[in-house]
Amino acid sequence: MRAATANGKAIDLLKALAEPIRLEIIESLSTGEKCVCELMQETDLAQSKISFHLKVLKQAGVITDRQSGRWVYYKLDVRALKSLQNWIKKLRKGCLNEVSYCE
Amino acid sequence: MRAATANGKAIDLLKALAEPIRLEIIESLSTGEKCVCELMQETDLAQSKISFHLKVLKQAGVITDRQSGRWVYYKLDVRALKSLQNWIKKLRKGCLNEVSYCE
DNA sequence: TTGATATATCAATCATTCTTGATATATGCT
DNA sequence: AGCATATATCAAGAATGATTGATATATCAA
Repeated sequence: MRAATANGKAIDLLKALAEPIRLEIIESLSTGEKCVCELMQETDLAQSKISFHLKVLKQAGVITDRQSGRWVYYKLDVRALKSLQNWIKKLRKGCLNEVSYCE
Repeated sequence: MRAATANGKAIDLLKALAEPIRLEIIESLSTGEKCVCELMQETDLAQSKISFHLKVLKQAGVITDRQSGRWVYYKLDVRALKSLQNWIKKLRKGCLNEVSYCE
């Protein structure tokens, strides 16, 4: 699934975001850290389903997790979104592959 | 496949970009309008494959086409990228669903 | 220690997307 | 008209991704 280009990271991020359930999770996390059980309540989705999507998001680097007792808390990593935002900007300006200064 | 939320358009855009071949096409188009035959030469991919991906990109609104004689020219629509960039910014700032002013 | 709760993982199934090769359509040239 | 070129579309198969229900693991509380 990993692309062999320098855009690989961006592709993983795009893929991770391009799914309704994952987007719902992301939006929920944008208001702050949540444990899986809270996400379950909010979204009314099966636990294994949520875990599955959390894993995809984590692997793409959009979220991070931390365990506390029985709970695992997930949190948005806004830096990933910021870097994706930047990547899109470069793409748009046609300077993704350029060595030269962009813009 | 269409999401029932206001994010549907963004999801389509994300999906369209989240694929190596399509990204290659997009990058190629970022230097200017090209016909399918030029894209074929540049990328060394089968014609039907390129047409398939062009269709996905067009449906997502990232590219537009125009016919001229036997050739069909495709062109990036940077406005789509700009609006995606904006959408990510909002997502990052947690104000995607807010009625209120963002930031 | 036993039981309950939180989460992760797995295997099977199902769904979606991609690829391939073939064929169709339209345009222009001779 | 007949042929060549450019592109689109289609059907079948391959690959990838998502869902489901079941089970495993870890933590806490009694």
